[in-house]
Amino acid sequence: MADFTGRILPLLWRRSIPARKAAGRPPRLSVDLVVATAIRLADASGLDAASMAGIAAELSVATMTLYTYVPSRDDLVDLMVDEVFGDRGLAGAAPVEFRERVRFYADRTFAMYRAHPWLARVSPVRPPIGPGMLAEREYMLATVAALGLPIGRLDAAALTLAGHITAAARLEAENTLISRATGLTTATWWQQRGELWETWFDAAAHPTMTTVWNGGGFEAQEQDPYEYGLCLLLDGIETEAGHAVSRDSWPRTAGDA
Amino acid sequence: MADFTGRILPLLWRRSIPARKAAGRPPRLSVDLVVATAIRLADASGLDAASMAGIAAELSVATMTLYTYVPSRDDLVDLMVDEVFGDRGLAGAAPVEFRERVRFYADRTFAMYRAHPWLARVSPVRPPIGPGMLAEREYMLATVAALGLPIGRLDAAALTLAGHITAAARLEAENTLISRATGLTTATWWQQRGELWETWFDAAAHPTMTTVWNGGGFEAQEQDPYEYGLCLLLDGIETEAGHAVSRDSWPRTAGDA
DNA sequence: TTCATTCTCGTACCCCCTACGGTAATGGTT
DNA sequence: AACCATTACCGTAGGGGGTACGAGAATGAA
Repeated sequence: MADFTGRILPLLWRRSIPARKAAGRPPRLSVDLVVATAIRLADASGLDAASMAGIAAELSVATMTLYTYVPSRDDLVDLMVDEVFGDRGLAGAAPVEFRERVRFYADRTFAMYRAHPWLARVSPVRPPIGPGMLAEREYMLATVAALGLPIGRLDAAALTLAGHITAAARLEAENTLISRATGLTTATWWQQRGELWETWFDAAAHPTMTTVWNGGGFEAQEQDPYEYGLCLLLDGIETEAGHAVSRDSWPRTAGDA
Repeated sequence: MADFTGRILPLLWRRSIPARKAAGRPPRLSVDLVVATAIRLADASGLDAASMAGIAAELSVATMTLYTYVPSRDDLVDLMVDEVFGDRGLAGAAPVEFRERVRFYADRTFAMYRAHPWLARVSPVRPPIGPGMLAEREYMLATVAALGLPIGRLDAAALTLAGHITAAARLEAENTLISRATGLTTATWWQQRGELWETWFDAAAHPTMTTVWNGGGFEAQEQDPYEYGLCLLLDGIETEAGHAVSRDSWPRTAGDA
């Protein structure tokens, strides 16, 4: 299993490799088992809990044993990410109509980030180029391609939509992570900073905030920024594609992002 | 200077505290000096380089000395963040017209993330409630308030715009960080994964990607998702406010996000 | 039986944050 | 001048982390 010299691709695509020759001492674990265990630990106790030592202990194995299956912790995280990306299930049965496909994507994505909030702690750039990540790209490209957009705009449109949805899901997940780590709800956290307004806040320097505050503008939020923004983006892309547009209401998907 | 029991607020607002009584041994450093040094290290070598040991060494002081000025590393990062937030200069002279104000905000924000890319590694939720962060909120609220939006929608509109711009700036900064850390450009990184297409990619499972690829859709990007999305959001918000809208082109601000 | 092959993992090194408690330096008071 | 409350300084130690190295154990094949 060893002898990976900075080569993560064969690990990401390991399920496409057909056979396996038996030679030498048989392994006690498998890449899949290590990755699954890491995901389970991260889901339960955060990405930090999925340390090499933690995973090894969970598997009743010495820490260094894991390096037989995985080149490094960073690569393991890549494997974890592509695994949950694939589990989102965008490759199977899916809606056909444009908005339904987008909604399906959003629902699955929010569900993924809720089940695996540690994803919000993994860098969104240069993601693992594995089957899970490619399935996502294929799905979103197919979604906007069905609208009849010119080929030069497909990628931008797909990235815009996926980016907006993902950003909202990540924000919600990050919120969950911090609430868990601190044991404080956002409301409690604000209460702890209550003295801000009495002691430190300078109303004269923040006239608009003061006005909004006094008018109750911070409490009665009429719109969710995520839904509002998504609506605008969908309308714009459909218009771009020359379809008739009706700005119907977008069903709720996000919790409190 | 000691005796902060989880009280970060007085540190964030330390410049609002007028006098300082002299008693006991005089300090060699100051909070401002510690924060400035940490920012300098993080700018030059990443957030990890701004470790307590690293900062102390830079100041020719023992590591534990820093804890006289700052309760913990996390609080120090909060201080760093609010410092650069304030340095953005949104509190001073600024444009008056709506779109110019938004552009001003975007320019300053991208400049901030380019000067301090480590910001992208700091959680965007529950930010430090200091003068720098409040100045930003005041600026964006004043910007959308001038449009005449109802008070219940001001916060959502401000958050939508700020969120879109910030997300793009963070993505660009994260890109910079990874390029620095790995010493690889994104192009080189893709080259390393060139074998993906020959060895692992299954064209039959990704028909749309294959079509777009063969049509050159991944190379000739006609639009920047950031600019495109921002345009749509601005149009929508202005429409909401009942203004006349002309979808004029939004000047380039982002680099390659 | 021997051997190449492969997996297992103890040790060691370097990095991080920070609790604790002792020590040094000051201004004010006696 | 001596003393003291106050504040700053920091050495030590303990608990995390990732992983390079190399010796030992288990297997199938020759």
